[in-house]
Amino acid sequence: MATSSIPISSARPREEGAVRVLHKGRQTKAAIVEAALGLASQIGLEGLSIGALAEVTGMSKSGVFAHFGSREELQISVIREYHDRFENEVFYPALTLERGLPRLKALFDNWMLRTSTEIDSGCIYISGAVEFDDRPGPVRDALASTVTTWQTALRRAVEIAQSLEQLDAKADPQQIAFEIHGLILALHYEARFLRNPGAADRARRGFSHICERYTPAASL
Amino acid sequence: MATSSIPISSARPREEGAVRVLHKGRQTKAAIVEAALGLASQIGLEGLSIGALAEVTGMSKSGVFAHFGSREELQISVIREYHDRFENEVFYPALTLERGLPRLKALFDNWMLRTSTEIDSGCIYISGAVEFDDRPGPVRDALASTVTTWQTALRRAVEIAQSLEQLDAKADPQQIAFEIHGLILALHYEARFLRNPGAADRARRGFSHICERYTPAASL
DNA sequence: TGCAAAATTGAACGCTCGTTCTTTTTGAAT
DNA sequence: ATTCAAAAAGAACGAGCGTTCAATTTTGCA
Repeated sequence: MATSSIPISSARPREEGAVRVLHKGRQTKAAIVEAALGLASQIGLEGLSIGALAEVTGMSKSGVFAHFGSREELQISVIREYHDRFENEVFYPALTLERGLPRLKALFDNWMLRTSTEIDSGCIYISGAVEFDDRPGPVRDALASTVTTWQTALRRAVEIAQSLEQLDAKADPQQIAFEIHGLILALHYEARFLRNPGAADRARRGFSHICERYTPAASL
Repeated sequence: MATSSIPISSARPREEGAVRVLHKGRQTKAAIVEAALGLASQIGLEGLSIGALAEVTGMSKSGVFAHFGSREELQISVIREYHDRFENEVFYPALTLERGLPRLKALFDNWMLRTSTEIDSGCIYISGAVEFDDRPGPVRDALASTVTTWQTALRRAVEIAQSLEQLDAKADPQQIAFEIHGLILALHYEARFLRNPGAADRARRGFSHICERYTPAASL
């Protein structure tokens, strides 16, 4: 029921000549999206059904439906919600660390933590990629643009570390980001599907290997 | 059309004399499985529907159904078929190369080739892992055991290279296999979902980095 | 308190799903 | 050519799906 993560920015309940607040609708919509995110995390965006969602939230099917107008719009809302949480749990906390390698390491740690935590709840960026890689449309577009945003942020963190001579400036930042991404995907696969308990350690060690490999010669 | 991978062991339709061929059923079953593999590669094992399969093969729904007895059994048949093909395209061809690093490199190349080829057809080991990581049952078990078989084969190739002093014998072979697996997963993600054309090169370069990293000190 | 707008409900729709039956067709051994 | 099991078809089922629409309840401002 928590009202968390609602785009409050332009709510403005009173102020000026009475703008008509009407927040009940947004409240329940947020509650629905939260429940939908939980469901989608377990069974995937494609597995999301309005009937199941209605049962979970204790509403009628049409009541749930009315907030979105289509299943696709519901799926996109879930993606946006996931993106917000991902930013808040992975990206923003890392900004408190100093630029360069410390921040990059924090990004990886937070990312890993999230992937590990999600052993029992699933990552929508990963499951969604599989579900929509052959299914063009607005849902795929929303997912891809969200993922790209995050990948860009990661690559920028790499580039900053390079500009500070903490990583080899001659290396391709996309290559480094690619190898890091692979570690996260392998962690997710091994931990979540194969239930291999050693996966987290291996991902952490893999990250160390990447850092060592790209350490600039000068700093040795 | 290949009749491969059908449990022939206890068939024996007529006891003792006169073996009674009766291959018509198996022929069409193999054709169905082939079509099912194509469908599942595109839309996933969960997306497989008997109705769509009947349409593709030009049969009736019940005609298709009768060969498997349940949707789960159909999915398992598809997994077995995929496993056979994976063995034939990735594993066995690499055995013609000499043991050690050459064979390991061939395994990776074949695996990569398959992942790249599958840009338009999807890897069931990857999509299936996402679909069934939270869904216990015989399908998940079949998929997990198949994947584990392949991972064991890959790890053994690493161990052989270690025993030949071509890779650092002190390293954890599972760690090396983990990092290789990550490269394949990243390749699949970037190439298939994000349609990033540079992914194959990055995967190849990543493999080189791993080989360099684990090169034994003595051979430098 | 009254009233319009917003939120929610409940019933119904056309469709597809996996599965179960019964009936018909097929094909190989006699 | 006859026979008989295997193979395939056809119709029907109950359930769930996303979506629609008219009717009802709730909400927030006057």
